[in-house]
Order: sequence, then structure tokens, then C-alpha cells
Amino acid sequence: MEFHRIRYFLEVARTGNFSRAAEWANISQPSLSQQISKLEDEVGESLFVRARDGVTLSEFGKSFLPHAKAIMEEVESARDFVDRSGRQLVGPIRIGAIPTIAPYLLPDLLKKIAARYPSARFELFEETTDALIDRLRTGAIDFAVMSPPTKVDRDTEQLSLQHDELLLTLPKDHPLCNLKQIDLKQLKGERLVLLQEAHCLSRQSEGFCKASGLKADVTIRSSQIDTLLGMVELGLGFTFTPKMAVNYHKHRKVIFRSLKQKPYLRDICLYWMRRRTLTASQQAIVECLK
Amino acid sequence: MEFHRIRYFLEVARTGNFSRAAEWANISQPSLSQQISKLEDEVGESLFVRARDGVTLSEFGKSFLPHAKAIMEEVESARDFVDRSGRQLVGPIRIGAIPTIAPYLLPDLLKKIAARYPSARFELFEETTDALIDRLRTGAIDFAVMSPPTKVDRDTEQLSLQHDELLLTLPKDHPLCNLKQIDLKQLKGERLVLLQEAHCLSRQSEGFCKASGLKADVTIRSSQIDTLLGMVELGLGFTFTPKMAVNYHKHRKVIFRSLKQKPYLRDICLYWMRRRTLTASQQAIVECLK
DNA sequence: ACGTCGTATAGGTATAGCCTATATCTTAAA
DNA sequence: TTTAAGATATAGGCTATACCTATACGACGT
Repeated sequence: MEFHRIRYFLEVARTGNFSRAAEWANISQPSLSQQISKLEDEVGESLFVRARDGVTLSEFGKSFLPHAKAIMEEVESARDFVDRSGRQLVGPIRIGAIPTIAPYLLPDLLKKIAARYPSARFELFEETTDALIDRLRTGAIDFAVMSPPTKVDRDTEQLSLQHDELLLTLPKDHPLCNLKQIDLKQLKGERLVLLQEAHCLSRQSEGFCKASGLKADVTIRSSQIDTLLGMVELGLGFTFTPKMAVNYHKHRKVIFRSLKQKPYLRDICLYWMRRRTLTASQQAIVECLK
Repeated sequence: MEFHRIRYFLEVARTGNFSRAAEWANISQPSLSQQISKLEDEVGESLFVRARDGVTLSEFGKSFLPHAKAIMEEVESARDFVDRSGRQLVGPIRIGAIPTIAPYLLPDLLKKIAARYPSARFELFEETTDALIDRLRTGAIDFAVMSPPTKVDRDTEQLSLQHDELLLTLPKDHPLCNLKQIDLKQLKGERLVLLQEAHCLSRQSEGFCKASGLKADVTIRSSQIDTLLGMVELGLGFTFTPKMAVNYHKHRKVIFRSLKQKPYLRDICLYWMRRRTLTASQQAIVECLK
């Protein structure tokens, strides 16, 4: 009951002529004869009456015809579905991003994609790197926007979108603010306020300090940048803020300073699973962002 | 979009496990992996998300699932139909017979078949030999009951059912009725009344006369045996009647005489087309009557 | 570190679908 | 009657593919 035989059967039924049907089916007449024969063997009865003046459906063939048509219709319908989802995006594009990136980068990103695919719908997830990696693996999201280092599987693709500088963040009245250049070591003894450890920004900040020879004393951890800035304003410590977030926090009573002599840049990458084939959404976006 | 791949897809979707699905599908796990891969290539997207803890449908796979199920259902339905028609007769058994046989033989024949296949329905056609042969060829009937000689195609099968004697039929008061044995030649000069030429009984009767050295003078042709007997009763000529018809005409004022020294027997055969495969009806009947 | 479970890959085989060439019939034309 | 044309079926060969076994690979649990 293979599908191509059903197709051939319908062609012969339609044209009433093996040779003509073979042309429509894009195979040779003998091949078509063969396949009809096999279908007849399979169903156990003749489907056609071969007469000198063309081929007609046998009684059994007539009864079988609606079944064949029904199969054909369902296959057509499935094929249509496949075609449609190949051309236009079907289903939402599901994007995850870490919280320290999402609010600042995703709006632009989505705008860019929407400009190219007006019909695109989106579903956004803001979670920590590990959670996003898991969602990628289970297929719950199509993309994740995260910052290396990441413990992703080998079959994960990644595309660097941009670099973002981490800016030293001090209370506005901090004595170091007057200096042209600040060396991290000058902050020795100062307290550091950071995000929860699950956030990569906090790990990156700590790593940065350590690399600069500063043994920072993390006294407070919070889960939002906004909260951290409040702490800094009150002089409870210093922190690091992604540069892309600065515009959203201009009114705060803190200053953001680049460490010119040794700026700390973190990479922001787009991740997706390298599956057998990309989803249509994935192809579209990767294309769009490259 | 071949059917077996749809089947495999559904098995994997159901079990969420390639190895398990392969068992259900009665193929090896690598073969199944391969076929799923090919289906994925065909539709252009991954159908499953392969994770450590089993296989889940991808978003696209979820959307594709109902289509696959629909195809499967139609195929099942078609298969059911084929199976049903293999077991029990579907559609009527279409039997044709020549008019000089039909009323006398078909009732018995049908009764015999019906005894074995109580659900059988019948469609009967009474026509001349040539018309029946044509209907056989076009598949309009499954069987024809006729009397040789017949100009059938090479691919026509035939099974002798019985022999029927043609009885000389004379008016009750005919002088020859007193004789123990009648020789056809004694009818020299008598008129012969026969069916229309299209009826094989008439051709056979004429042939019989000729073979016996009697040049018969056919003055009247009619299309029914009943009418012929009326003619004979009125002394308008003699004729020949199939023995199997005699019981239905006992009350007529004619006598039926066997030509003992040289009885004329005509063969009554069942004909059907030897197609690639017999219809279920045909198989049933041939089996039943052999 | 090692075996287990699950999927993918590699390599080989047999079959099935396709092709061309040709046979077989039938009908129409010469 | 022969010939040509138009149809389907058969024969033989090629290729693609669906299948197999063996094995690799990766993740997990012991």
C-alpha cells in the first residue's frame, strides 16, 4: 500500500490509459504497468479491465477508488503543510536570553527580524545560562542569547553578535571618581555587590577582579541590576554594569567608568542546536543576523 | 512521503524511543533511525528532539503528527476494505446467461451458490451470446452461462456445467408421433420454426438439421420459446426445445421427442475472463461449481 | 574507570523500482 | 493479405534504497 502506487492508480483511473498515465506520473509505461500489477497483487483483485478501447475500473477498482482518493488527499494536505511551513514561519520564534542582556538587546534584535519577517511571532524566555542551555537541548526554545563561557554540547552552534563592555560602577560621590584612570587594585578593601551566583555576569565580574589581582569581598548578592545600583548609591559597595544597560540607568546616582587600560569585554552570542535540519525559524534568523 | 516512513514516525512518536519503536515496526534500530532521518530531510525540519532522557516531538513534529495520523487512518481504512472484500463477497455476483438457458438453469445455480455464501447478492443478465461475451470483456459481468461454439478471447476460461439435449418438438397430433423412433429425414418438407438468428439455439438447430441431411425450411422466427411452441401447436412447423425447458412446458399441446439413434446434445458452459486475479466473487463461484 | 542504555554511522546485501528493448494484440489503412 | 500504428505486457539490466550487522559515540549510573 505504498503511496506512489496509489498515485499511479489514480492517474490510470483518471486517464483511462496506461501510456498517458505514465507520462503524467513521469515514469515509463512499463514501470507503471508493473506497479499497477503489484498493487493488484497486493489487494488481491484486478483494479482495471483492460479492453481494446481503453482501460476501465473494475467493480473492485470502483470501490477502491474513494479510498485511494482519501489517502491522496491526506498526503496532499500533509505536503501542503510542509510546504507552507517551509515558506512562511509557522509557530512562534522562541528566544531565550539571560536577564542581564534581555531588556537591552532583545528589542533591537526582534525589531530587525520583524522588519524582514513581518508575520513572525515571538516567545521570549529570560533565564540563567544553565536553564537556557537546557531549554535549547529539549527543543523548548529555538535560540538563546548568552555570554560565554558556556557549557554547551558539541552540537550547539554559536554566532557572536557583539561585544559588551563591563563598566565599573561606583557611587557618584566616591573619591576615585575624580581620577582620569582607575586601576581596579585601588579598590582594594572595598566591598563588591553582585548578582546571584547563577548569573553569569556575577561570575564574570568576580573573574575580572581576580584577574586584576583584586581579592574582592562580595557582601551582597541580589537578583536585579536595579537593586544592585541602589546598593551602590548607598555606598554599600561597587559593582560592574554592562555598557548596553547604561542608557537605562542614567538617572541613578552612580557613575559608570570604563577601565581604559584594561577594559573588560564580554562576548554576547547567539546559540542554537545544530540539528539534522534547522527549523524554518532558525534558518530565517541566522540568515537575518549574520 | 512514502507510507512506511509515516508508520515509523508514528511509532517513534508513540513510544518516544527509537529502539522500542524499531521493535514495534519489526525493523532494526539503525534502519528506523535512517528512515526518520530521511523523512526529516523530506519535510525539511527535525521531527524529534533527541535528548538523553528519550525522544520528544519537536514543535514541527507536533504539528506534523495529526497529518501523519490522518494518512495512517485512511490507509488503515483502505486496508480494511481490501481485507473485508477478500473474506466476504462485496458487491453483487453478476451473471449473464442466454435466454434459452437462464430460466431453467439459473435458479438452481443461484440456490447452490447462495447455500454456500448466504450473503451473496446477484445481478442477472439475459442476452445473446455475443452480447454476453462483450459484457465479459468489459467487465460488466463476472460470468456468462452460454453454449458453445463461442467466439471468445484466448484469455477466457470455461467450465462445462452439463449437457442438455435438444428435443424434437412436434404438434401433439402429428402423424410421426406414433413412431417409436423418428428420423429427422422423415420431416422432409415440413416447416421449421426457430428463434431469431442471434440466438445460438436457432443456429444449433439449423446445424443439426443440416448435419442430418435435412434441408429445413425456416418460415418463422420468433424471440421466445413460448411463442414458438404456440406456432408448433397450430401446426405451423416443428422446432427443437432444450430438454431442461420441457418441465416448464408440459401443458402445451406439443410432444418432445428424443432422437434416440442420434441425440443432439449441446454443451452448457460457464465462462469467465482469466484476469490477473479473479474477483473474490469469481473465485467463490468457480470453487463452488467445480 | 567501566559497563549500560540509547542513537548514529559505516559498510555490505538484496530487493524493488525504474529504464530500454521487444513481444503480443488489435485496429486501421494500404 | 500485408503493413503500420497504438496499446499493454514481458524480459533483462541498472541503480537506488531499505534493510541488515557491527561498531562508534555520548551520557549515566555504579
